Amino acid sequence: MYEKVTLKHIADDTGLSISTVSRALSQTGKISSENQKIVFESAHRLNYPLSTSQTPVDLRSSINIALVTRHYTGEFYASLFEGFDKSTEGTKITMNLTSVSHTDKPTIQIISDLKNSQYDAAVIFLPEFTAADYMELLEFIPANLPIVSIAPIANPVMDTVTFDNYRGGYLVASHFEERGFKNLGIIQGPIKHSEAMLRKSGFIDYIHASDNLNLVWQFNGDYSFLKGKEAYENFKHSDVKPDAIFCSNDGMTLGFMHSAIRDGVHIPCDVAVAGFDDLPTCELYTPTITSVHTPYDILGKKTLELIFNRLKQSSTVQHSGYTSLVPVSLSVRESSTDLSNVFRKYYQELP
Amino acid sequence: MYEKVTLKHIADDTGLSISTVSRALSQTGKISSENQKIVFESAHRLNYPLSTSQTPVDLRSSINIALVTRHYTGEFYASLFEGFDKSTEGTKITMNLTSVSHTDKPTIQIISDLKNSQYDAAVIFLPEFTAADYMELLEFIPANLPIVSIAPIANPVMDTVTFDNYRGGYLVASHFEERGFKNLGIIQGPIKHSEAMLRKSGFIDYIHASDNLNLVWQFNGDYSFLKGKEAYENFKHSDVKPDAIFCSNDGMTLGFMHSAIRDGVHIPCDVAVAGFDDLPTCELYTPTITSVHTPYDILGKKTLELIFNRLKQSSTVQHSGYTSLVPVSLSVRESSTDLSNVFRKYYQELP
DNA sequence: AGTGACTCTGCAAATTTTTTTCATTACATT
DNA sequence: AATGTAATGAAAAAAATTTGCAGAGTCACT
Repeated sequence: MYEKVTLKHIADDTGLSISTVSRALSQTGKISSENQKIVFESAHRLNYPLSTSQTPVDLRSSINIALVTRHYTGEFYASLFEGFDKSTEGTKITMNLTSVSHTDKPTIQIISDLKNSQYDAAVIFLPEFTAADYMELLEFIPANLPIVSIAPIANPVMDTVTFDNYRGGYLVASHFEERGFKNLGIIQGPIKHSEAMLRKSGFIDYIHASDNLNLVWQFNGDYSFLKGKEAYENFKHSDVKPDAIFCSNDGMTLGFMHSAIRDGVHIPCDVAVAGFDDLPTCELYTPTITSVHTPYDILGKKTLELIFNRLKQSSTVQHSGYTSLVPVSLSVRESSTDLSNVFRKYYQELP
Repeated sequence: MYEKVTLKHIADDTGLSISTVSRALSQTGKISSENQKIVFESAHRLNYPLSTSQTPVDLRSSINIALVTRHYTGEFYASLFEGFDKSTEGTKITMNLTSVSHTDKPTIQIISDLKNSQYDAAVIFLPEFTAADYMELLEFIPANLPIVSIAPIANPVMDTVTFDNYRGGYLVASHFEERGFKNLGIIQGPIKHSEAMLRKSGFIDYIHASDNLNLVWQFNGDYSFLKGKEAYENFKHSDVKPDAIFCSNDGMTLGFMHSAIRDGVHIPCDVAVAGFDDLPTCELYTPTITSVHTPYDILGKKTLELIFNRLKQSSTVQHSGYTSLVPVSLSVRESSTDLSNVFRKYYQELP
C-alpha cells in the first residue's frame, strides 16, 4: 500500500509551509511565481494527485498531446508520426501515437477519455470521418480538450491543419506539361475522402486550363497497393493510353508500377508516373518515383502552434472551423523524367 | 475554475454513502466487489483525483502501456507498433508510442516519468542501450512500473522478449544451401547491437557446420540504406564474389539492391540476396525480396502477457532477466530463387 | 532615514474532506 | 429461532486543506 501524499509532504520537500503549498496549488493569488513553480514541480515529482490541467500550462514540466489515427502499417504513418515528433523538438511537448484500430471502444469514446489520461490536447487524423461524426465528436469531448484535425473536410467544423492537396494535383499536371506529356491519366483516391477529391480536382483543373493537355484515362482507386495493380490491368486493356499518370497516393503508385514492370512496361518511357505522399520508398525504388512531397514536420509545427495557443487562452474553447493549408512541393525523380540510360543495361544480356 | 470533486459527489452519483465510497477507494476490506467496481467507475468518470495505480488492475477500465523507441522513420517502426497494437485487440490494454528521439530529456528520465503520466507499464526497444544503461535504468524507474525490453542484450538484466535472431541467420544460410548456392557473403549490422551479432552468428555457424558452404565475403554495416549502397561498392570491387548475400536488415538490403540494379547486376541470377525484418516493401519491390519474417503481433502478444501477469502480482517487482524468444520464419521470394523469366523482357527492346 | 503600500509567508483557526467507529440490517448457517 | 458474517449508513474522529491574520521583507517616494 502506498502512503497517501498530502500537502505536508510537499511542504517538507520544498521547505515551505503547508499554507503556502496550498495557496500555490489552488492558485488563489498571493504567491510568488518561483515558489509556485517549485511547488508544482515537487507535487508532480511526489505524485500528488492533481486532476489534469489543474497545473497552468506554463508551469507544466511537459504537455502531452495524442495523435489519434486509425491504421498504422506502412511508411505513411511512420512518416506522419516522425514529422510530429520532430516538431516537438526543443519544446516541452510530448507526442504520443494512439490507436483507434484494434479496439472495441468507439472512436469518440477513446478521444473523450484522453482528458482523463493526462492528455492536454489531441490531433486527429481520421479521413473517413463524416461531417456528422465530427459534430458528434464535438458534442462529446470535454470542453477543455483542444482538438485539431489534420484531415481535410469539405465543411470543417473544427480547426484543421492540412496539406494543400489541391495544389499537389495541380503541381503534378503542371510538371507533366512541362515534360512534354500531352495525354494524361489519373488513378484517384476514395470518393468519400475529401483530400482525394481535392488532389483530383487540382490535377483536372490544370488540365482543363491548359491548351496542351487532355485527360484520357481515369480509374477509381482506394489508396491500396492492390487497387494500384488493378489499375494497371485496366490501363493495359484500355484503348487510349495516357503518356503520364497521376496516382493519388504512393501505395497505388507502387501497386501500378509493380504490375507494369512485371509486364515489361518501361517507366517512364512507355508511361510516366507520379505519386502523392513522397514516402521514403520513392527514393529507393527502381526507378525512383516522382511524388508530391508533404512536409510532415511543418504540418506538425503548425498544428502544435495552434494547440499551444489554444491551451494558453484556456478559457473558452472555440472550434472555429478555421482551416490552414501547408504548402506542398513536387519531388521530381526518374519515374516521370526521361531516363538517361539508367536501365538500358539492365537485364539486357540475359539469355 | 473546476469545482473540486469529493467523495460526496461520488456518493451522490452512485447512491451509496460517503463511508462506503471511502472504503471502496481505499480498499480497506468490508466492501462488496460490485459496489467497489461501481465506485471506481464513477470516480474515474467524475474525474476524482486518484493517483495512478490506486485502482486495482482488474477494476481498471483501461491499462496504458507505453512503447518506447528511439527512431521512427521507415516501415520498421510502423510494423512494430502495428504488431503491438494488433495484439491489444480484445483486451482493455491501450498501447501508446512514445518518443525518446526529439527531446532534450534523458531517456531514463522519460521512462521514469511514465508512471506519473498514467502509464501502467513500459515496453522498451532501445538496441543501443548498454548493460550499464540498463542497470542505471533499473535503479531509477519506479518500483511498481513493470518494464520489458524487446531488444536482446548479451547479459539481460531485465525481462526480455525478442525474436530468435540467431535462428533467423541460420534459416537464411540453410535456404541458400538448399538453393544450391555455395559461396556466401554477409553484410552485418552494427557490432554493438547484440541482435546483429546473433543474426551473423546463426548464419556463420550454419556455414561452418555445412560441407557445401563457404563464407567468402563480409562487410560491416550499420543498418542504414546508404551503408547498403556502400556494401555494393565494396562487393563490386571484391576479387571473390559470393553467389548469395545475407543482409542483416532490410534497410541495407534495399540499399545494396538499389545500387546493384542500377549497375546492371541481375538479382538473383548474378547474386542472390536475402534480408531481415520482412518489411512490407519486400513484397512490393522488383524483384520481390526474400527476408526473415518477424511476427510482431506474436511478439506483442507475448510481451503483453508478461506485463499483464506482472501487474496482477503487483507486489514485488522482480526484474528477473528472463529472456523469451519468439520464433521467426523465412519469407522466400524472388531475390533468392531462380527467376522464371520474369524480367527477361524488361527493358530489352530499348535502343 | 522614515513612511506607506505592497507582496509574500507562516502560524493557527476554521473549514472541508476523509477515515473510522459503531449500530443496524440482510442473509446464510446451524 | 439463534448465531455468525458481511455490508452498509450515520455520526464521530481524524486528517487534510483553506483562510484570516500578523509579521517580515521589498520598493518607491518623501
